[in-house]
Amino acid sequence: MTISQAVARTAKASAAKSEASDQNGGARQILNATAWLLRHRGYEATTTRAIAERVGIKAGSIYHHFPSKDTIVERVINEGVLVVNKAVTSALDALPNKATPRDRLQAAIKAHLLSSLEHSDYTSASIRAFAFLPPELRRTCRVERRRYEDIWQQLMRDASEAGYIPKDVSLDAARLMLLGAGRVPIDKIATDFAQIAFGARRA
Amino acid sequence: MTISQAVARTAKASAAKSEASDQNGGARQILNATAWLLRHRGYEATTTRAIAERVGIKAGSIYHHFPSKDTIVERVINEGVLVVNKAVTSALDALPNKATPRDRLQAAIKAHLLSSLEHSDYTSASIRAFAFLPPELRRTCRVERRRYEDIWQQLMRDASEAGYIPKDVSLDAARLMLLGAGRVPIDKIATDFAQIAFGARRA
DNA sequence: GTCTATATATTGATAGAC
DNA sequence: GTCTATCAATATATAGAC
Repeated sequence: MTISQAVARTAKASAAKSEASDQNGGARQILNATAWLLRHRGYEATTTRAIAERVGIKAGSIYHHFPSKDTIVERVINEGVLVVNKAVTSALDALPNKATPRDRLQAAIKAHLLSSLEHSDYTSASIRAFAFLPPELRRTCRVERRRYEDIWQQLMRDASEAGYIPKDVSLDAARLMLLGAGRVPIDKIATDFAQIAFGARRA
Repeated sequence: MTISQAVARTAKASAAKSEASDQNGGARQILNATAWLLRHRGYEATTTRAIAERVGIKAGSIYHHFPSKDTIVERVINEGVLVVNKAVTSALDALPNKATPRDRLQAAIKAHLLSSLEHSDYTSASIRAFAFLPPELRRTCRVERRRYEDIWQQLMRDASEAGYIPKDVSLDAARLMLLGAGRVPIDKIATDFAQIAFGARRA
């Protein structure tokens, strides 16, 4: 089974499952609504009133569950990377000792993709809204994010040393392609992408 | 000269040039300030007061030059893709008739990268802030954006038919990697990237 | 062309009734 | 646990002096 097929196959299952997590308590409903808004509308458009409307309550009622808007946002962003982190770590641990760097990289990619789809609002929120968070909140969320990025940095380094990645391609480019563009210059990614995909070395 | 070297070489030149465009009239200063803010802080954080502060005037004075905030934002976003559009189109037109699809793709990539660096605040604003614009404004800006995307769609299709891109890789992925992740599922990009770079077909 | 002052709307958050 | 009502801060935008 190719990665594409695995991803497509799981897409339907995750769509059905996303409703199940709505059955949880009021706090979870608020988190779900916030994740959706962060993903599709961004941080500033994720107002307390917008969150409340999606849940079906009034804005003031939110503060019975959470002390502030940023507390909610922080939990959503962190859950987004935490859940993917666990999935990738588990997948790597389950690999036999004789797995090659390439095996490990592919297992990590697969685990990342499947897990991202299962929790897609949270993960997408982590990726897409992160760059425009207020500076203080961004600093807080960077801790958990960095923890996950380190896993990939190591995977990429191993793959690079094993010769799977052209030497003049930044390891950051590939890693960040999985974790979202974030604050990365898109041009740097494009350059490396061109080199990887088309061997564009004589421009 | 590789693309990387061309990009690096032009980076300094563009840094020096960016000040030159500040010498223009008051309207241009406002556009420059807005472009910087959209790129680095996002749409909602780009307030009229923040724009005014960067220009060195008061918020109310902006409305002598523009009728509304969204008018300014729309011009910045559209200029960002328009200027790159022109650069790429010119580069393609300058190519000899016997240029292969690969030649054309590489010329387009180079023109895109160099032009992006020259106008990096405007281009970055177009890429990074677009996804979170208010729905109505996003609809307006999509027109100019689509015009540019169509160029790449054609380039990619030609390159694909000539055999430069694996057949099961979405043409969208490569195109959008140049124009920014936008509303594209990052997972789709990651999948295709994995297939291109690592041949990850047995996951 | 910029300023001050202000109108109006919306934000995050709080207080107290139920 | 949710509501209504409200506060203080900040947003876009306007009006008129200079």
